[in-house]
Amino acid sequence: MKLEAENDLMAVRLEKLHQLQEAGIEPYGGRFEVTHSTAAIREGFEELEGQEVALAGRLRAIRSHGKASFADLQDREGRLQLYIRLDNVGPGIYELFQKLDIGDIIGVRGKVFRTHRGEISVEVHQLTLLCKSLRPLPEKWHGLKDVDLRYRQRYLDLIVNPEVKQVFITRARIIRAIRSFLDSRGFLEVETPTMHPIAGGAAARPFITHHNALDIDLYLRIALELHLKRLLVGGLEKVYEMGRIFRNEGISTKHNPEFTMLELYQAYADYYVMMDLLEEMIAFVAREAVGTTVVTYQGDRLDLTPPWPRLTMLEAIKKYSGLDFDQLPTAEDARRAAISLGLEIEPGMERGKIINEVFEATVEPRLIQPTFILDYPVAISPLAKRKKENPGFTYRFEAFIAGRELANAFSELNDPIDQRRRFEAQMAERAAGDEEAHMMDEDFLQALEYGMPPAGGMGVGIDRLVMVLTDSPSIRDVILFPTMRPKEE
RNA sequence: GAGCCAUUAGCUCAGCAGGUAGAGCACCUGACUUUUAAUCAGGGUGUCCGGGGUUCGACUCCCCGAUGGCUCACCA
Repeated sequence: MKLEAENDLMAVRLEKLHQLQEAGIEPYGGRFEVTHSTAAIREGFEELEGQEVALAGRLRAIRSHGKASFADLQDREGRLQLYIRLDNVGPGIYELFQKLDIGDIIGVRGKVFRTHRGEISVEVHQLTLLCKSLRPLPEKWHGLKDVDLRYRQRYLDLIVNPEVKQVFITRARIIRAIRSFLDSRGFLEVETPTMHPIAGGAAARPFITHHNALDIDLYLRIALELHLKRLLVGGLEKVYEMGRIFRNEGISTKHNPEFTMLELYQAYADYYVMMDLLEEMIAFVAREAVGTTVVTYQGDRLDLTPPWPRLTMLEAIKKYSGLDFDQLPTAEDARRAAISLGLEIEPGMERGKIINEVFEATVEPRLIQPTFILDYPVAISPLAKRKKENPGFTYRFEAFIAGRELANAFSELNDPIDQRRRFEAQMAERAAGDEEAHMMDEDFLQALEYGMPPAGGMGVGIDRLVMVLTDSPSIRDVILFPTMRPKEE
């Protein structure tokens, strides 16, 4: 099989590949013992000056001066200049070097020194070709800007745009910090199925797949909730899972069909415990990942330092829209008030849903600083415990940052009879055409009937947290390979 | 799913009243043994996203389609 050159630049490189092979040089090498990274050489220059080191990486620039040349080698930590002289390496290696292209991966051994211009460099004595690159890299001044190519060929993005690499390093730090925070507080990390016979725990349309041997359809999970609660029934008491969730919904700068969610549950706690836990966890994670609890997001200064303001949904609506739903006891009162704000509300919508519509339209976008919004209507909270003193509302909060939801938590509903009624209400909505209404989950109800301890539980959107802490405008900037429509051939 | 915008060399981008295309980097040839966005002398390497249409002639105008971006809708 012969590789076709797609353009002249590739043809030139293929020709060089053949020349190397004819000269007996292996263009796809193997193991190479690296003694130092580029950063280690730079940082340890005082001790390393004059010493022999071995490093490997990708050629990013070549400055040839006839019988001596400079090159920039890039490894995962940065770049370092190489200096190659015919006198030092002999004609064989120097000729090999002259056949190299930007993008080739090489290993070199040589002496650490500083050039006359002050640049820390390695004077090459030995050079090994580790991988011949057959396609040209994007341009050195502007990098790769085409977002389509950046997402589809993330490896190129990572090679030429250093700030992209930093985002994903920070993402890893954030996830490590979350684990370390929860582990240190006695939470047990668990793994539950991603394929569910019933897609529950959230209001969303699922992806459907099929198991051949069992001949059943399965849903990719839309939440972690119902399995983690089964573990509370099983006595695990403090559990968390950080995992991929799949929702068959639209794609936007804030939504990817698969995304990462943290959910945690703590027996004998309530949603106030969850509030304390969340603000402490976010502050800890911010300090660990970016070194501060005050960050800038898209021009807004965000102060993540606890405590965060807490107000109920009705208080927030009153504050931002002036509407006082305590004075609007019926659904029709609520509907008229919402319409007066310019919202479109269908006749017959429940009061709780209308309140939520008003909240989303008037309050949510204005919650820039981290804020807890408490006490959501029961109609939109089928898994949360009802407020004792006000059964139309639940012990549920959401945390907002930069105008978007970061976390969702409640005092978990552990009354199996009420839970069944809530599912039945959801089923009625599903029958009425709401594809996102929850499905009845008899298996989960059975677990509740054995008895689930009262508990606080919480879900945190990890991608959105990463966006805030890396000042990324789009969720696609914090997901290595975001969902894309396949390129047609 | 809807509206608007974009798509030109490997990359970043110009271009046009409708007369078959240009820059920088990259690349190729040559010079150069401490340069660094190396320099100097030369070379343009292209399915102007795809398919139709209008026209003597389309990268340019019109229609359809593809992909992406933004806004909106749904959602976290």
